[in-house]
Amino acid sequence: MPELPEVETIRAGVHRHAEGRRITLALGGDNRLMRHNAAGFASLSQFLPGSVVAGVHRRGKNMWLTFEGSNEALVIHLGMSGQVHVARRDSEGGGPSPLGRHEHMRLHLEDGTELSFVDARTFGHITLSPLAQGALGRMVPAHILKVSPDPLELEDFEPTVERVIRTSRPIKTVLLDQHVISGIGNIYADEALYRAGLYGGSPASAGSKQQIHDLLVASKTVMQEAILAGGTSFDQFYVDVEGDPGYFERSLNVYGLEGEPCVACGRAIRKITIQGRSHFYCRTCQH
DNA sequence: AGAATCGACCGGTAGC
DNA sequence: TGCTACCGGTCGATT
Repeated sequence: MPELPEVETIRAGVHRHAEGRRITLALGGDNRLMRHNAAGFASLSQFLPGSVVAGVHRRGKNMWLTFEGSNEALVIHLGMSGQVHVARRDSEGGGPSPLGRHEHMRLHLEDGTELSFVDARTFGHITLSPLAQGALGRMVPAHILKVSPDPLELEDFEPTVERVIRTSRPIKTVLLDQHVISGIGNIYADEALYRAGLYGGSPASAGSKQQIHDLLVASKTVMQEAILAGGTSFDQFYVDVEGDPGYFERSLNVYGLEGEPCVACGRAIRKITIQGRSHFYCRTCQH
């Protein structure tokens, strides 16, 4: 399940392979993946060939490619099973090989690199969107203007603390609301709550400013550590652009660990449902 | 108007 | 072997 650390790992990989390279061919498949553009993949085959990738950027769980001399951005959201694979074009002659079973888009770069977007569950999406001025003064695709800054972007957490504390929704639900703070998914929400000693079912309004501030800082810290480990891989659904898994799973304290002993107090980790999402926590250490 | 809640989307996999 | 329930990120509809 790609959250900020996994998306960042993939963004860096795509940037490394694509920056400054010219796209020679764009293949698109199932238009459900481009459901936010009326023309579907047809809009890409017109625009992308000949374009040079200027950079690959990210806010929260969204990543996007920018192009030299263009105001259009290609937004990629990985949903819960999306992947980007990098390969070298191997065959001489003949046309491009057909798209694979779950391969929804492939970009050929002039140096022989191929970038593929693969998504088994089609929760992800690919969107062509013009750049516009967003939060913190950053230029972001208009498609994600409502997505709030993520913990890695935020230097001053106070405005977010104010926003969080004025709702009575469960604190975990607020952490997952991309319009309040972006990039946090189920795994890192539970890990941040554990580190901050907060139970996810508590109303956000019940926390002190200091507690909420510490929680947001904890979300930043845990995700920074996860990036250093290459992200969290629970199954084959998360791998980086070279196909390698991340190694942060071994550092998790609560997520997916129902019944296991809490590393701090030894009591069994519990699992409940909050707003339709699983929540793993320690009954003794979190309140 | 805005906030909160809930169902739909999808398919691999766990569990029966 | 085959079937069903489940999970999760996000959006849109409903309350």
